[in-house]
Amino acid sequence: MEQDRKQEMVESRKKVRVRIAPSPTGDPHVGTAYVGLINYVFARQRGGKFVLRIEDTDQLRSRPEYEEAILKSLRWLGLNWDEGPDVGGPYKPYRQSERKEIYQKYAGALLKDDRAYSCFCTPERLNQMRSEQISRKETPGYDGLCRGIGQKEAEKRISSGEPAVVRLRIPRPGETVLSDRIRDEIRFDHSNIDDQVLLKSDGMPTYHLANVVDDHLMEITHVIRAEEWINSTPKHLILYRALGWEPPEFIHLPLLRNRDGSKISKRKNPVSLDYYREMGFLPEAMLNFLGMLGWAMPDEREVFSLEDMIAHFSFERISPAGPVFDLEKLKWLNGNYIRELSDQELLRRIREQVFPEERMNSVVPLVRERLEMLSQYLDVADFFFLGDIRPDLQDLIPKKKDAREAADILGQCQETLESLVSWKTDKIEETLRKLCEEKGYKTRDLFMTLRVAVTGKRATPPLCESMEVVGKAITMARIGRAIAALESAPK
RNA sequence: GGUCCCAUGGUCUAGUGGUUAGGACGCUGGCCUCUCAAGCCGGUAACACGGGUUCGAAUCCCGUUGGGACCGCCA
Repeated sequence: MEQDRKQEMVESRKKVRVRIAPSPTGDPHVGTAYVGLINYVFARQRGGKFVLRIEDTDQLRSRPEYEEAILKSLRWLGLNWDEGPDVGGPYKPYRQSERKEIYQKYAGALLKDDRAYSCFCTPERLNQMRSEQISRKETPGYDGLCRGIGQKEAEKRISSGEPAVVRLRIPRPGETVLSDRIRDEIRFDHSNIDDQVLLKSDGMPTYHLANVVDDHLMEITHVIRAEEWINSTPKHLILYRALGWEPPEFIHLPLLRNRDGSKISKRKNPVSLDYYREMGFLPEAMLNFLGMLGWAMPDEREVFSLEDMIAHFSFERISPAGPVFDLEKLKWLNGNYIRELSDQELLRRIREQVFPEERMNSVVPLVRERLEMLSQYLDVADFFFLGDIRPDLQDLIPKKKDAREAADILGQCQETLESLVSWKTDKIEETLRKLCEEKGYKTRDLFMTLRVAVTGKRATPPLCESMEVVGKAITMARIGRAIAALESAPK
């Protein structure tokens, strides 16, 4: 109590700065929205700043398309940031790939102080080491082979062109204590902490380095992130110490879960924010729902606005157990919000979310030659605007095949389409044709099964064009539902 | 396997040593009603287990069990 009061005093003196740091390596995720919401609410409550930083240090997987989609989704939800790659700010740039030199500078300083060391182990060696450790039932971790290489020798090897990474030298023996607002003290013995790679051989920092350097430089006061980071926090704390910096406060939020209790994932739940927008969930309902996961209003009100949340939020009321993301309750809440809308406003929302101008324009050329009367429009084009469709099970199964095979085909489609970065007709078609070739499916079988799964019909405008307009999120959800239907089909 | 986190109905939660353990979603019975939805009234169902501490534990401590996360030149 006394402690809390002191904490409050210190915090009120220092202006609060929090951040959300999504990685543009996939579709906009509900988890990002959840963490974003808590950060946003806390910042607004304290009159602080909410920063958006893009963590795109993974050159292999980061995509500008994803960054754009993430920004769009967060904006849709109304989680507006004060500083970010698009709006700028006093601590720019806010995209880590543009801050490469900064990290290199600090990695160099760490090296010089012997707080870090160069490591020349090849990925092959590391992989082999890891699998040996696992087969011996040991904890996988770096074996420290390069830990003893002197700075002189390391420099020589580097200048001769040998690829190297920089690893953090974890002081051993030792112990690091993390004070987490939601879970109290967590202690870590250094013997269990790995010598983490800080700088990759491509010169990019890993998350661990970039995150610590940026949070310090951007004067972040509270790192509010998901629970999955708890185990790497001691590394971050050690890094702060090694750099001579005061660490921010850490608050680890519970992880959103699937029905079975595992971390929320796209195989078991719709996780794309695009899905929720396109299915017609209202942003205020989404926020309200996310707000009641792990947190409750002091008076237990279930329906509350962002403003209500800002007025009453506190970390003390966050329960540390991971909540299941329950679509049923979201739907109920969404219905509540819909009923509160005026007719005019509801119409506006329907136009915006189910009949957006862009989509209407894309549908017309696809259906025009299939119309004899305008009144047939909805009959032909229904699936562009529906959320869930109910395909006939028999239609899903190609001639002379069974449910099992149809499910397999759709499973393959699901897997390969999921990884598509650019959801465009030609990319979709190319992917599907390649899949037919590789797996030996008849083009006809695959396209018909997929057509029925995605549109609910046997006769439609060209499939790939249609899929583009339906959108990735809804398409993927429909494929998933069709697979589930096939799998639970009576034999 | 190691480290760490967690534990109130199927789900989201209230509860901070003394309550008939409350609310919400879902499911369900009824009312209303041309139907459905909404709304209203009712029902179903929980403190994982075992030890302590205490006059008294859902609440505090320990253990067990169960669940989860992390263990990458991903974030």
